[in-house]
Amino acid sequence: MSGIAKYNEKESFEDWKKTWEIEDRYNFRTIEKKWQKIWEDEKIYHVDIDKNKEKFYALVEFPYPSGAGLHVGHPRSYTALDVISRKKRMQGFNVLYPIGFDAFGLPAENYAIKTGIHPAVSTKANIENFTRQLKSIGLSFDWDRCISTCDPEYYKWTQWMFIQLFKHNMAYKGKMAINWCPECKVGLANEEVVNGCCERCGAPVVRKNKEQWIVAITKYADRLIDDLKDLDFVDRVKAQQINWIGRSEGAELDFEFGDDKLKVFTTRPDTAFGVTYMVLAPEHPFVQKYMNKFENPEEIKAYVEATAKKSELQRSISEEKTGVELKGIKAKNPFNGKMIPVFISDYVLTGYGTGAIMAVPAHDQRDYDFAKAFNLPIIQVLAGGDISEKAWEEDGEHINSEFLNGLNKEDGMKKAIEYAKEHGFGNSKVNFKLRDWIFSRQRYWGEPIPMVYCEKCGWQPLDEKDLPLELPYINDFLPNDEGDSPLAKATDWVNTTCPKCGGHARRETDIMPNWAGSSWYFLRYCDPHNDKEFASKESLDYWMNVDWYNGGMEHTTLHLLYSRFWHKFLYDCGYVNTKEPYKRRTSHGMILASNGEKMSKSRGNVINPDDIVENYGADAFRLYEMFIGPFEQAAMWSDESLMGVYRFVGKVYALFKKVDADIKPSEDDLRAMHKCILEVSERIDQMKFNTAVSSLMTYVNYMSGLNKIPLELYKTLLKLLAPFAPHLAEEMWARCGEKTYIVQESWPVGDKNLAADNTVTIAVQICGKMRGTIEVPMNSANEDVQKVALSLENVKKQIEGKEIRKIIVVPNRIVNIVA
RNA sequence: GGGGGUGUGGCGGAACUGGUAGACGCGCUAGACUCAAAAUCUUGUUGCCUCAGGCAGUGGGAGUUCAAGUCUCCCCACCCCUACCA
Repeated sequence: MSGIAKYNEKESFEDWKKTWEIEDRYNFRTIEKKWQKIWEDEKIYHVDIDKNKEKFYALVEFPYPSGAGLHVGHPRSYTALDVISRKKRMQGFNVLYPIGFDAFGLPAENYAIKTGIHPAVSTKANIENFTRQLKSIGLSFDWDRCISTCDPEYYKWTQWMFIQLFKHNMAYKGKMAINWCPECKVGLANEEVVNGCCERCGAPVVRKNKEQWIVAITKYADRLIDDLKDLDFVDRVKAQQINWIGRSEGAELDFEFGDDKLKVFTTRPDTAFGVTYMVLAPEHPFVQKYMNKFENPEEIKAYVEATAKKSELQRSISEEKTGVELKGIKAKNPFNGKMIPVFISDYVLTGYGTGAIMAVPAHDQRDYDFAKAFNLPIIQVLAGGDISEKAWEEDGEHINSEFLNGLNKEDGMKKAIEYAKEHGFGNSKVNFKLRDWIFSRQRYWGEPIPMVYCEKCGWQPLDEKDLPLELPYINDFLPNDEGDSPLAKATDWVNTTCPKCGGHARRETDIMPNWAGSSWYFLRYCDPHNDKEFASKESLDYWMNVDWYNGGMEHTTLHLLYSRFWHKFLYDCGYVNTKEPYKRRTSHGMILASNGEKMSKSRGNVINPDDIVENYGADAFRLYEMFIGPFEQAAMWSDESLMGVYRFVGKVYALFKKVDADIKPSEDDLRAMHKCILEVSERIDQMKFNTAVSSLMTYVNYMSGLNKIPLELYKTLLKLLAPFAPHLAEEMWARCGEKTYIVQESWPVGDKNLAADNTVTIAVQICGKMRGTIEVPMNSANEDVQKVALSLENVKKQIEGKEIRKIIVVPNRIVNIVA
């Protein structure tokens, strides 16, 4: 007798049928809780390595446990992969479907500043609440593998990995102008700056120079692009990553400037004969170096200062081109020896290329605008367009360009670079928009960076045996105006000894960004309790790669790129055996309020999953999340539509009354059943969950029309329904007298022959216009179909007196009579 | 400026490699049950007309085809991402 027997309230199908008179409505509240407890007690979703079975690793982005609780958007992704996981299990796969919490982050800390409640306390409470909510919707996670990034047993390995980055010269300390949020008093990565404002609080971001830990992600830029080729990611994710990395090929050229070579990056070295001036970013080192040689230092200094005060936003929205000429020193164009003026302007950015450009106003609109504002010459070097109006940015034959004249773009580029190489003033060069990853945060609630600074030995990593370096418990989380981390106040913790020489040293007081913990969490799921390694080789060999990873589009350029990079680094070090972490990446659309707006506390239009589960049940909630619309597109929440699937749950329950164990399914019954099996199977695989649910509805509607429902038909429905509505399916499965868990049953296999119709309705068209339909046996000969079509009264009437020129018959589809 | 996407009834949305446009659900209509309501079940539901039929119809306009929501070209509208990236 299987373990389930002790939970069965009734022995058999017949016993259950007798109870029907007493309860005629589905009591989802009791029944869902009952099965959730049984599944949990019996560890039905616990999974271990089983080399006799093929593995399947399904992954969803683990949530940040915010105080607001679960959003109805979370279950869209979680239910989708739950459906897929459940189907895969029924198909015999050994499925790993884990969950955890990305538990470090700013909101908990900001909340602490406001209320005095320590982040460790609020985070713990939030995780408990999230756990309760996730369990209430019956997701088949293996809870024994639940992890949290703020757990020292977890972040020990995040710290360990940082040390590996440091040891491989992938992490370095550098003084960089960083994005600084004056409101949060924290440095931000480019990715956290939205429209020049802080992603968290919305305050305008300014530039600030600070010593930062920086991770050299740009060393992987090429591979991050190239390796996308072999991955099954949706196209828009690939496009967005490629765009973000922003690879551009061109040349680096040296222009003489004072005693130096002024380096510029350009994608169009072939337009060098059109250069009429140059521009440096105001932060360019030459500006300070030559300050005492310029004729107008006061003017220059004033401009540099003004730029520094500007926020990213102000700098990017200014329509007018501003700048100051560096009077007294001119640059020499190496191609033609011409002396040209040099300016500083804030339209040239210090972070990209060399922070200096050669300006070709005839063929670049920004340079054109600047040249017009400062009355600079504009020399056309590409034929075409009217440069008295605007810059000509299209292609054209080279003119006014000496040895490049007559060449097209491609040949011009080649020849220009060749020339620069020969004369020793330049070479081809690839540049990326992607910058190195600024890894320091002047905050409290994050992983301490396991580094100490010794006057004698410089920056030293902690000895690995001293990990984890635990976050000290402090109560004052306010950073100061200089931007020193709150940890700087914990002097006992800061003062330590150097791991190398044993002398006095100070700990790093900055913490890691919240993207650190999420960069490798999928590896920890493989072996979450290992205290010797981040995961055993055996577990990684068995479970990796992630077969299917679903998440939001908003993580495409942040988390997804970081974790791919992180994984590649571990691969290069030999710690993981796959060069990419995820085989397949899909993306779900957002769930919006009924008016199409984003759900947010401030708008007061948030739907709480708890209310839905309480009032309609977990199964109805799950079904609705799947039925709401095309999975990859945004969808609007509608309480009315939710009623539709709620009724559907009731119908499935009510059908049981008509189920009969003694009758055999008819040919029509089997046809409806096999159609449904084929459709649901295919549509789950294609993530067309909305139409998968409608197939189930069609099948249920068919059964509603029967006086008696053969048991086999009903049991097949339950199996197909099990991934979507597992509680209902499990309950009715038991009532059918079954002594197994339906979630462990095998997935039905559809038969195309049994699903095929005997007859088809074929449309009859005359000159492409529908004039009627005929019913003929499936796969009838074309001549027979033609004959029937021509015998239609309406057809006769229409073609009377006309000559039939052609008749097109598409088997089982259409007859088109051209007259 | 660059990249990606969307446009179909009153609404959310279906439609495989071009082949009966509107599956499924919501809403609405009429009916059954009820003292009544809710719930449930049954019926109809793209619009228009001279209604056993016909005409129009998938953002707009051209085109290819026996046949276009689907393919090609040109417009329009909206959404998302990104942005002075040389």
